[in-house]
Amino acid sequence: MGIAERKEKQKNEIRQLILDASMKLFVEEGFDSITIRRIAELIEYSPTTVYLYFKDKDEIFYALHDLGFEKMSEFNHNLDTIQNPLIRMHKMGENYLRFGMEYPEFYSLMFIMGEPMKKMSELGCDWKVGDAALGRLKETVTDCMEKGYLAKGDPYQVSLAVWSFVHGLVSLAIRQRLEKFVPDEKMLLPTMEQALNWFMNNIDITERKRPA
Amino acid sequence: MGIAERKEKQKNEIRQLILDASMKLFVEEGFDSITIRRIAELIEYSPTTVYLYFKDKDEIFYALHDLGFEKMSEFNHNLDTIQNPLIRMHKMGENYLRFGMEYPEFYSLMFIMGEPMKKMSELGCDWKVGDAALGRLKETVTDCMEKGYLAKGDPYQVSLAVWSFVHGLVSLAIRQRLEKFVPDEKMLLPTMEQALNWFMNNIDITERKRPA
DNA sequence: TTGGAATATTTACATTGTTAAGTAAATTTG
DNA sequence: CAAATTTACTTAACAATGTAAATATTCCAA
Repeated sequence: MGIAERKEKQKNEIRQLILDASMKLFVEEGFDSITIRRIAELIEYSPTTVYLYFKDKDEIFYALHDLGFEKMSEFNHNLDTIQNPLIRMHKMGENYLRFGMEYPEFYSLMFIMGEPMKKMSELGCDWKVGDAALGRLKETVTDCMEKGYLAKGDPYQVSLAVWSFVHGLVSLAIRQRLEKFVPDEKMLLPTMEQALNWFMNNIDITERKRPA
Repeated sequence: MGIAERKEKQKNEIRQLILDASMKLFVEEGFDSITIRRIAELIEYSPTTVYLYFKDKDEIFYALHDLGFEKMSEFNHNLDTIQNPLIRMHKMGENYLRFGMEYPEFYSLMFIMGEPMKKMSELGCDWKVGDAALGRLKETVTDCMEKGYLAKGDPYQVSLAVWSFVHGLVSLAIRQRLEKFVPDEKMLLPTMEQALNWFMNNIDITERKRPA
């Protein structure tokens, strides 16, 4: 079936073309600039051709959302060498903040916008990429508990808390809710990192053993 | 100037009519159902009449966003009688979670969507409602520090952290990012409250003074 | 009464996602 | 190889949207 195979490959090539074009619009001109017509223009096909490769616009969003998770995992390559689980977790949080601030559009798609999730629940799927990411956090949290850095408890519960915290910071920041709070844009990420430090200090129980 | 006054009043009446219609659509059919044409239909005017009272759609969103803050402050009436600042802060957090889960559309407008903020920065305004709400949190945080419940430090910094935490919970929940994590929808709010408990326990330094 | 301001509507435009119908080329089939 | 069919794509069109310009109506003061 060499022919069917080549066909398949070509189909995927155009799919990729569409995604590349969407990405380009996404990154260079922001979210609202992704229109079927502009995508078509970029890939030099007619608008309706896009629908031969994606059922609707939301399906494109979902694909981009997936790409976002790939990009985020690149940010986490620096975790492998860190032995101390609490420091690893801290670094993980910093990476998360940095990713969100550097790629706010991706972040929106991954963690804020409704469209990708709607598409996903249509397909009966279960947000594999998101759960995988959360799974890595859970491992680290478990490790922290075993080694006595965090109070023993439900690692899921604690993972949810940690995730919520950093997500809260990023999503408030990229949706302009901290502008009055942190007027100087350059101070945004540092302020968020400081908040993370405070948080990590508070949940670390090793400190409590030291006398005041 | 009795006449000009009545005129003014009538103008405001129609403005109010428009906002009421928007609210109705908002609450009963969700965000995307707010269209100028449907608003016009409800108030029995032509679509373009709406533009005599609001410059554009975003200005309506901004007004609704303001109403959301009013509604949220209703949720906080139960705080007045609480003496202990840490418990007050805890309750404040619970109220925040409950408000977000009960009025997700309002919450989106207030803390997630870009439109109201865009309109605001056009007007050179400074998110008074948001800052006021954060101000009340800051007071409580300061109170907690003075009374020895929280480690002394920058109250703004800590307020940001607390706010980010609860915002993270709510925004993940209402944007369907916790569905796999908490499959049973009824467990959503309880799980979030549990996370808040964990958080409050961790930042409360009075506990540290007790021996393990 | 009349002229002008305030208020409202009609018409229109550009943009959007998406569907239906049509076409030309490639492929399969007899 | 010729006919039939499938594939890949385009053209045309629809319905909904936000919004602007032109037009009509209402209303009050001179």
